[in-house]
Amino acid sequence: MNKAMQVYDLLSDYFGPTGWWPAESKFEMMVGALLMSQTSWRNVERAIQNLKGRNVLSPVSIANAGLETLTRLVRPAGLYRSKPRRLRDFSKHVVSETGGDVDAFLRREPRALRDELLSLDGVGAETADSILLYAAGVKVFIVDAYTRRIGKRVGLFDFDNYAKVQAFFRKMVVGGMRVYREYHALIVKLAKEICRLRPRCDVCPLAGICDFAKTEKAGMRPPKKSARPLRT
DNA sequence: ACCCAGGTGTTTC
DNA sequence: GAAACACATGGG
Repeated sequence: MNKAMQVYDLLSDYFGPTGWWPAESKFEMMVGALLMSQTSWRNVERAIQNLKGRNVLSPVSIANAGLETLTRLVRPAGLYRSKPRRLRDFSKHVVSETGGDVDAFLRREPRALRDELLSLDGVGAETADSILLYAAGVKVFIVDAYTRRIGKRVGLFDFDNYAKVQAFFRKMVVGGMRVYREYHALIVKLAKEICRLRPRCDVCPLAGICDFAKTEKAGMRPPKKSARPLRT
C-alpha cells in the first residue's frame, strides 16, 4: 500500500466517519463553499443560519434579494464587500442557466461545469472542486492549504502547485467518492485538531509515518501576512 | 494586542 | 509566472 493510503487509513481509524460536507442541501453546500474562503466554519454557519432564518437559501431567493439585505445576513462570514455580491451573482448564474434547478445545474459535463464555476467571481480551484466533489458528485481531490502543508510535512510530496498535488492524489488514492470525500475532511480535522497551535505530535495518528524532522523546513505555518483592518 | 481561518483577485517583482 | 497583498469577521 502506498503512503497516501496509509495516511488515509490511519486518519480514518482515528477520527471515524466525518459525514462531510455538513449541509442540508446541495445549494446550501455551494453557499457554504462560497462563503468559506479565509474564514472559520463557525462564521460561515452563522451566515447560513441567518439566510435560513430569513428563508433566503435558494438560487431564486438570493438572486432576487437586495444587496444590503444579503450583506447584513452573511456579514459574520467576513469580507462583506465581496462575498454578498459573489453569492448573488452566483445565484443569478444558476437561475439564468437552469431556472434555479440546482440538480440540473450540477448535472452537466464535469469538465465544462468546472470551467463554468471557475469563470465566476470568487470561485477558484478549491471552491470549484469542493462543489464538484460534495455537491455534484464528481470524483476530484480537493487541494487546500492544509493538504499542501500536511502532505509536505508528512513526506508525501515536496511541491506546492495545485494541479501537481491534485494529480498526486488522483494517482495514489484508491477508492471512490466516499474515500475522496472523507480524505479531504480527515486532513482538515487533523490540521485543526492535532496540528494547529502547538502541534500535538504525541497524540497524532500519523506519528509513526510522519517524518517531521526531514520536512520541517517546509513547515506547518504559512508565511506571515499583514492583514490590516480598513478603518471606516 | 496579535495571529489566524477548509481562498481569491489584483498588483508587483 | 511566482510572490506579495488586501480583504474582514470572530475566536484563541
